[in-house]
Amino acid sequence: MPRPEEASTSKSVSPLPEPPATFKSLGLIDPLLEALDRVGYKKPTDIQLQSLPHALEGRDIIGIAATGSGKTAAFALPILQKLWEEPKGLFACVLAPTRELAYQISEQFEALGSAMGVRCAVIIGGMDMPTQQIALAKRPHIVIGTPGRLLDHLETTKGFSLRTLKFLVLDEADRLLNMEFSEAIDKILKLLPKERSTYLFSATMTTKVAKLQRASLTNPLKVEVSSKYSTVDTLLQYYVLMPFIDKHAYFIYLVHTLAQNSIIVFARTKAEAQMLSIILRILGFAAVPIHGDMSQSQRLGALSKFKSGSRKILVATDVASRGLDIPSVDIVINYDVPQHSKDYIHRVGRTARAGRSGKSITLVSQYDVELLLRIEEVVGKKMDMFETEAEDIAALKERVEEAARAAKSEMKDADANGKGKKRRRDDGRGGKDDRDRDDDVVEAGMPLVKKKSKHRR
DNA sequence: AAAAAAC
Repeated sequence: MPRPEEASTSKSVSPLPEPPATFKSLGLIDPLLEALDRVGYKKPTDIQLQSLPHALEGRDIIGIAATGSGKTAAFALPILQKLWEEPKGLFACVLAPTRELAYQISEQFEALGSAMGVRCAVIIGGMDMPTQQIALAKRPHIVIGTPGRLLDHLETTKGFSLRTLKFLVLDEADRLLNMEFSEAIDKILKLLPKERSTYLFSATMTTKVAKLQRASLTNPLKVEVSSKYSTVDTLLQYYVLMPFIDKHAYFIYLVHTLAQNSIIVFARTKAEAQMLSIILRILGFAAVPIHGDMSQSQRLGALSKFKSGSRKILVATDVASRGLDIPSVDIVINYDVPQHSKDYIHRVGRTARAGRSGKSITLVSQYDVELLLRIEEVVGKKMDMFETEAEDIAALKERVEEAARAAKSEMKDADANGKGKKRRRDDGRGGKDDRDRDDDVVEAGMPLVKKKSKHRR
């Protein structure tokens, strides 16, 4: 594979000021300009500005830009433009590492392609297989999906192939090119025409040529508008140093103090996300979990409750760390310090998107200090200490511990129950849509934590 | 490293 050529984008070679570019001056066609107007996109972001001209020329592109900087439109716009010029067959395939992200990308394509009648099919696991087969039979222009289920269709759904494909996009490409996905990705790639354009996009792209090679790019152009591991300037990043055994109390203190905000909490494991969500519910906070042990309908339900604001707190595993665009998110709390700096960057990138402000707060115990320092080094920014009130935390401790015990036994019960009964079918192959089964999503109930009379800060 | 991803 040829080495990616670098586009001139870093600050050291900043071009002289030119008249501000518009979507129109980039040569986009009217139906797209119309849609951009309707969606409210005023002017191109850096990544769109830098990659669009080359994409329209037909180059393969490796796009690297910070979280929330408009990467989806950067690849959707050239694809839609080319589709308009030469509409034939299944035109483009976009792969994403999570189901929710695939769904969100399709919404973007539909919004931007609304004036040209574009048809999209979302092909993800956990959803009804026959329904997807019908969607594919309707000859969509663009298929957006997760690798496993897409491959399943390629192998089993009659009449479905990607032989006419003109574009392949790997969104969150560094993730998709990791080992976990390699088998499915390799198989899919073998079924694609060699003659096509390929786009790889992420905020944290590995430059390992060996990895990129798998995507079989042709003379790709690397468009890098932010350094590989940067966070945006509108994001204020804090840490809280606390003893490990008081983690729950500090966590609840933070949530309580910030209760007016829309918050995403990230936990390391599925069980922990579930547990925190239950603790929050017991203490009266409107929280909802999202992780891979939930059914797809529960996951979608959780997301929509959080998006609509009916739940102010989303407790997630890294299933929600990449790509999801929820404009209302004010604060990201890392209940755990991510082991990998990349994960940190994606997690905190759920807030402060598209120029908006946002905060992140990372809980740091005596065991996590090294990890935090490494993240600061990679991100190139020192975090500030988030002020806490020891007195307030001490006052919470007993109630929080009691809630944690109750949550633990609740989870044990649920586990025993689950083992006794027949395991839920959630492969979408049963023929029945599971959208209405919403039973064990954690619901918030009780009133808020007892208000303390004096409340400094 | 765990989570995610097809089942």
